[in-house]
Amino acid sequence: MTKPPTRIQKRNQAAILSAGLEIFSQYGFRGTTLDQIADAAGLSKPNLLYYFPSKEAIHTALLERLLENWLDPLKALNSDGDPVREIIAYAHRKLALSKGYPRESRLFANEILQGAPRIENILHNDLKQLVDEKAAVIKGWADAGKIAPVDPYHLIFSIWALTQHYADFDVQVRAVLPDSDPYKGAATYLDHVISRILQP
Amino acid sequence: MTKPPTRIQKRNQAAILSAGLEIFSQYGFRGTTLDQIADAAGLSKPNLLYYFPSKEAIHTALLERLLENWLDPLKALNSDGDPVREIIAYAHRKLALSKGYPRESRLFANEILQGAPRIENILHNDLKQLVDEKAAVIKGWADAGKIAPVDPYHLIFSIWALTQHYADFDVQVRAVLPDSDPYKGAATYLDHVISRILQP
DNA sequence: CGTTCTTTTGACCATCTGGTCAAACCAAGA
DNA sequence: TCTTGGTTTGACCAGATGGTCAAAAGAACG
Repeated sequence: MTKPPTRIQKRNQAAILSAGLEIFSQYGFRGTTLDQIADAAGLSKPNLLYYFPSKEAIHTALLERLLENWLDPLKALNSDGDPVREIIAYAHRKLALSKGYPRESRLFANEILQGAPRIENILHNDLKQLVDEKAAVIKGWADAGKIAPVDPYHLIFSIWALTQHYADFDVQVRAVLPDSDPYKGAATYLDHVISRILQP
Repeated sequence: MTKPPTRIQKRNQAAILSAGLEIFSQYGFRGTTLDQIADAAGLSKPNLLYYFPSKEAIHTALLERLLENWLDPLKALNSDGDPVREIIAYAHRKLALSKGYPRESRLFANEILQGAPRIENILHNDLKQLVDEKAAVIKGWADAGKIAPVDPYHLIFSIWALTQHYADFDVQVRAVLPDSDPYKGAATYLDHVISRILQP
């Protein structure tokens, strides 16, 4: 019998999650303080704790929301489609995620860097199962000669690395790149890389 | 007139830096406590502060030590060498760095994720200058038709991403990979990827 | 307007954290 | 052995931090 959230609850919970994402993704869990989040959300600290019972709860909520969509791009890889097209499309979905949700990407990166204490089981279960499944599909394509005979696991890692790099190492990319929008050149380059990798 | 460090100073400073690297690389600057470092180094907290004046000082020392070698692999890229060989060799040097110094890689990743507050100027000066120089070399090779016409900046980013991923996302890689040593397959795959990217 | 339920806040607390300091301890050379 | 200078520590401190609570202030609705 949970009551539907009020207008104010919706607004404030959204503000807290948005603020939490901003801060957690930059400073990590331990590096973030409730005061920082409260400030960014425009609330007092006790008011913030009226909506979420603890710092941990905010972080958990953010991770859960992130993981809901994090695996979608890979899930959508279709074993019946054209191999090269499918994998390129996957890489582009991942790049779009980095571009559209860089803070989520950094939140995830922070979690992994710290040893993934809160999502280790998800990595070992959901993620591993999904990757195993799709790796098998890719291996099938390779065995059939439809793509180059590459290790499917490392292929997937390389797509993760190539795309998430632009979100996670944003500061470095922008420090080095003369161009103002890294993602423009990134998409073109990604096309080149993946199609070259896969050419039988 | 600085005195040479005593035997005990050498031992303890090394222990502190090693412990600091271990903890900082996992929890980031703010997520790390002096007690954690002191514990890991086998010293009391005041004793630790006898050797380094502050938490900041330990972190700075580690970053400086790291940066001393961080750019070497790229510096060694020789404009007179064989283009494809040179770039592949560079990628392998980077991969070796990830394998041999994963904690340093994660320390760097943490710093970048947090917006690089302590090394922003180095990124904008030393790093940018070096990358600009080597990107020009690579562009020359591309223009001469010796390698495929790729954007040299994104090529360099992709080498960083592909190699550092194995150190920074180690937990995730090991959660997914059936194999026990990710670096074995990684080297082979890296060879494949870079040579395919560069084929004119 | 009055009642009820939600929302907000100021004051407060225990614990953690970076850092200090004087005093004790110890290594090593004269 | 004594002295000197480097080393270690227990006790301590101020400020930060996660979290609590009772009471005040606002919505919502008849």
